[in-house]
Amino acid sequence: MENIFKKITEEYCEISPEAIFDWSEKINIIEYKKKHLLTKEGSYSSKFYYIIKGVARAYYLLDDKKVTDWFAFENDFIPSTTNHLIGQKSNHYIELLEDSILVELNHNDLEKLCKKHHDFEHLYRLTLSKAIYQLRERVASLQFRTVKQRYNSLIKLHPTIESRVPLGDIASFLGTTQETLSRTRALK
Amino acid sequence: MENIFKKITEEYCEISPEAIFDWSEKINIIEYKKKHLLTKEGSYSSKFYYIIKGVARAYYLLDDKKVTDWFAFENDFIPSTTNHLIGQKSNHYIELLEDSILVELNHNDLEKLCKKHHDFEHLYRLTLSKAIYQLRERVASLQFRTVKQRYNSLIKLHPTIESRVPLGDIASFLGTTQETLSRTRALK
DNA sequence: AAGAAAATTTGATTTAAATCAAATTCTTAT
DNA sequence: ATAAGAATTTGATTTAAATCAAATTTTCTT
Repeated sequence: MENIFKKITEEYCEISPEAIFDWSEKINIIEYKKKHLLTKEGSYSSKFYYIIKGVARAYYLLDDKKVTDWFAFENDFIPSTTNHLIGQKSNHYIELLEDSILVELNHNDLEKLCKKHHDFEHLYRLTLSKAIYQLRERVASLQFRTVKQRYNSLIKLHPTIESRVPLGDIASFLGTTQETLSRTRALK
Repeated sequence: MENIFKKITEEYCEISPEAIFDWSEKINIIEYKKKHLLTKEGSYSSKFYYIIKGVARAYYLLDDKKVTDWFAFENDFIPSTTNHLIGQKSNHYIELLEDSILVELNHNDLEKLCKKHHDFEHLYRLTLSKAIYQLRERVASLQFRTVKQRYNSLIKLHPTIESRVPLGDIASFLGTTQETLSRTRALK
């Protein structure tokens, strides 16, 4: 339990014991089975998750296909999919691909913690910077890389993904089809 | 001059007069001519810009091609391209596509302002949230939209882009070639 | 205003990936 | 262990977009 905070503050920045205390009051540690859906489309009250154990994928529906948007593994955040700046409804689902243990935090509580503790807001800001960096990499990959190149970088970044995530979901994440990905990765 | 802060705080959130005062001490308002390069590849000391007037594009080199990464118009930020979390060198150039007026802020000063003023860090955090939202939209567009669809959304978002940005740069931003974009947009 | 340079369009062809379909392999539950 | 279902691969074909090349239009410069 304490080492959740340790993990996070080691990766981003240290914060005060008071902030950690208030934070610990607000989180829930929950376990869900494989295939559990964390968010339902059309919901406002999106929560913020951190994965202790397991894998999650975020997806949305486009022309009756599920488009995979994001993967999160151990020690990753699942960013809130709702745009709170606009107050827009979420059109995302978050599905667990394994039995998982998660840290759950309400968006409201997150905002309160940010308001009360400057250092907490700082920490949160750093996680957003990291997300921006990752998203920029992702854009670069989709913009001018071949399917093969995109797949190779993904494997490099998440070596376990091959065995933990269905190929169709990986294909979708990479902006291609399962058939194409199956063929491309067969070529060495 | 005051209305720069007004513009920004109206869009994101109000901040204290003290924060605004310190902020105003640190910024420079500068004018550059069209074609001016704001960042040179390999530089660490990336700055943070806000556009009062003009257009900028960020690009990087990939196999001797310039890949356009980001556009910024009036009242937009140009996010720092350096990943300060990693301390990585920037491999980005930022080029002005028109004679422009910009607000310039050092990355160091930005960090100091964040540290000194909680409300400033909050404001900054909100700008990052917005950037994440935009990047997610951009990923979605590259992932499963046709060139035509991507072009149409871009025009909708930035109606003036057609006349202010060369077609080749728009094509690159959309992850396609100039020839393809020229053809696709000709079809109504 | 004329010429040069840059940007855009058009043409012909090739290529990477999508689509539709079916077969095979791998998992899971009984 | 076996059947049922899910996931993955393989096959044939089509399609969107890339590439290479040249022509045309627009924009700058003197």
